[in-house]
Amino acid sequence: MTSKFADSVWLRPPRTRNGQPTLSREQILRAAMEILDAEGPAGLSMRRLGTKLGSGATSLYWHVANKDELLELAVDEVIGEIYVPEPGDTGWRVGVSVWADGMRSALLRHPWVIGLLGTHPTLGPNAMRMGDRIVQLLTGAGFTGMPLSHASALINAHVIGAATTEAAAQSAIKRSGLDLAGVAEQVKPYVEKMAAEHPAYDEWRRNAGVAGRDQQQLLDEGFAFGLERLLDGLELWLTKN
Amino acid sequence: MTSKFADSVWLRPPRTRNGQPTLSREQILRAAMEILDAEGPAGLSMRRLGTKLGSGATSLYWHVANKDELLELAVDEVIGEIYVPEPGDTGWRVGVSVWADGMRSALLRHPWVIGLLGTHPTLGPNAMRMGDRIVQLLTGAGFTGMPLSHASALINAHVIGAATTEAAAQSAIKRSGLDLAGVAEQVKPYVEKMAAEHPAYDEWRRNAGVAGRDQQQLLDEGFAFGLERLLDGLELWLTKN
DNA sequence: AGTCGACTCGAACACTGTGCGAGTGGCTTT
DNA sequence: AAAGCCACTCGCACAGTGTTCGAGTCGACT
Repeated sequence: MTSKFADSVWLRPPRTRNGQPTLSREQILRAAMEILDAEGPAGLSMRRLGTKLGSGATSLYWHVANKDELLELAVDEVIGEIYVPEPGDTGWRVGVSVWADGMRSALLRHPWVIGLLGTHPTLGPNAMRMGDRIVQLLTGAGFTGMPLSHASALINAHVIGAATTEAAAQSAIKRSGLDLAGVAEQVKPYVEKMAAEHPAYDEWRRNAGVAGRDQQQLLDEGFAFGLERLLDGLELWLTKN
Repeated sequence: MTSKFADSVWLRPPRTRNGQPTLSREQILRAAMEILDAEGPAGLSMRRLGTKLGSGATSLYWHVANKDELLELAVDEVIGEIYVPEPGDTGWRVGVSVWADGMRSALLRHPWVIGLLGTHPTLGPNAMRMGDRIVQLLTGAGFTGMPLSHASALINAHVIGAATTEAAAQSAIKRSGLDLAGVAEQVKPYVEKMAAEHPAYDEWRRNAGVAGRDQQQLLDEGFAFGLERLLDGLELWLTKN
């Protein structure tokens, strides 16, 4: 309780200096991310991580204060995978789209990040670097001051929100061990019962013809559609102000 | 592993029938949500929940299969707090705004939900009811088929994404035990170091004048700004198709 | 009176994050 | 060469976790 930010990871240099001490922050992070990617946060325990690195579990606490802190570092690592184009290379809409697409796929490559985003603000160096790039991009587009910040938050929110929904579906499929068609079949009686009680939803469901289509493609289309509307909205605002 | 959806909570009636058996699903849920609201998911353990209800910890397993399942139920409960206006009461933009605002505040009232949204798809009765209402609202606005679905996903994503960021800030403040100004002071040396390395970000920071302002109001404005852009984008699409 | 089924619960298992203090080995200083 | 220090590793122990199992209770029906 009442932890000073002065103790935060980002202010403390990684502990290592001379001859390779068989364990380093980077190494720990890499191993942790492998486990997280493969089995989600439930699969990551300090003891397991230790044995995976061929060392005692408690040795890790020399390099990292906490499990929480380890996760914070891992989140920033994922953010480091996101590419934000420089302004001027293309129009700003393309630049933002590249950023958004890249961020979406980074989050879906490492879905465990999504559940962590709401627990700590992301302040690591990679996050800051990304923020800097975004300011450049949006400044180039003509934004300044608070609207710039709001625009950036808007795009961020879209990516995070979309990835959240997609990750949920992804994880349900993974957990069930079936493919998507199999899950759909399992869920069928339930959604039909629900559809019977909710006529508007039922009506839409019958018309939309969502059944036969490739689900991944549907998700991709939905994300792109949303991003396009959002960029339209921002562009409209730019021309009016 | 490979759990059939047929076993899902939503297909199993709550276990209780005759004389009040001192424990019921509703009661358990209420108590669990109180703990979650007060201390987050880390504070919720089956044993604690049991003693809070004046019963043994393992008694809970008669009414609920899992801790996971309990959380799934709790999430749907929160979704039940979200009000979606009927179409026709007002213009669709207002209707959507009321829904979005209500959903945002529900998520921030129960921030632990946010971290769970990415782990299971939300299929509870309240979620379905909300989905039905949204279809009505957007049908009234002129959407059909896949675009309707995409529009709904877009708004959803915006709310979830924005709430994620806000919850992160909120939790950092709560954990530190300081008020926002205090946290800002703690972080100051760090962001200044970062600003020094990231000129574009630094430039923006100096111009935007974010320092003095009420942070909560800033977040509210940002959310409203984003929602407005997003509705503009959707409206534009409607007029063009 | 007897049986059944709904419901409760204590003991136990395997596992978690983490504090503590002891240990190790190489570099620097005397 | 001896002494000391310091980066680093790690085993033990503690308090707690989710969950299974089998035994137990108590009211309602036959």
